[in-house]
Amino acid sequence: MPSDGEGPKLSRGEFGLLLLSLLSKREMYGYELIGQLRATSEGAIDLPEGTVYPALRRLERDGLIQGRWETVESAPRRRYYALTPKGHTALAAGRRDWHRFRSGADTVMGT
Amino acid sequence: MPSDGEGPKLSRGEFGLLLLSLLSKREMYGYELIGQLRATSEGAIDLPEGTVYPALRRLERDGLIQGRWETVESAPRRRYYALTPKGHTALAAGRRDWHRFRSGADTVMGT
DNA sequence: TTGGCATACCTAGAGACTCTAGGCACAGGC
DNA sequence: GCCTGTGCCTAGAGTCTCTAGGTATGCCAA
Repeated sequence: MPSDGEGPKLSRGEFGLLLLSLLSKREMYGYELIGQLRATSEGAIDLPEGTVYPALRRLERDGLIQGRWETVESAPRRRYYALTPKGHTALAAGRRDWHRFRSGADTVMGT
Repeated sequence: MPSDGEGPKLSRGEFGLLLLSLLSKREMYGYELIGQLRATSEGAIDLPEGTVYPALRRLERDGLIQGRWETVESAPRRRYYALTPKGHTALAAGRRDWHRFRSGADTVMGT
């Protein structure tokens, strides 16, 4: 690997907020979220399953999302997630935090 | 604590890049970096000593910065850090990564 | 029919990072 | 004499990411 992902990054953190954002638009299941994340961000955010599935379980454990199983013909069953009221609140707060952090980081980095 | 820092954030990650950015402007010491970070970001980024000092040691261990002790009159000794060539390279790469991640995250979050 | 690929979920464990909560030492002001 | 500010440090807990597996189904091509 050339200069792949070496060195310090700002992007290792808490990706739950991104999942919350996508789920606020519509119900989705884990595998779908991974693809949406990659597509929407044009490849900039490409999370492996081992990151996303545990993250979803944490969000559900914390009451921010609610999951339900759905059996589909000609495909393995899916677990669809939707935001809870608590999830909407957390999303709003997280968005504020993100904008604040982003501005601060940009200023520090010199645009 | 009311709604302090609860819920998912995007800001928990790798703060070394911010330190690298500040140090690319001029030599600074740990305690000074903490204040600069807070001041420059207008309080948005306020790292405790327990985060910054280990981070500086990691950056030095990885050869991205080089430290030197300086004794000052009427103050405890300070350890000033400067970027190495490797550090400059890492900073450039990190900056690119950050912009890419930021754009992707913004798109996912819906601006 | 048999092999491979895409879909879709899951976990254990290693490694990395943040932060709390301390500690040490010196200078200056009240 | 004591407290605050400066300036460095560490141990340990907790959390998160990611690698590297595993399971199961359906479809298509050889």
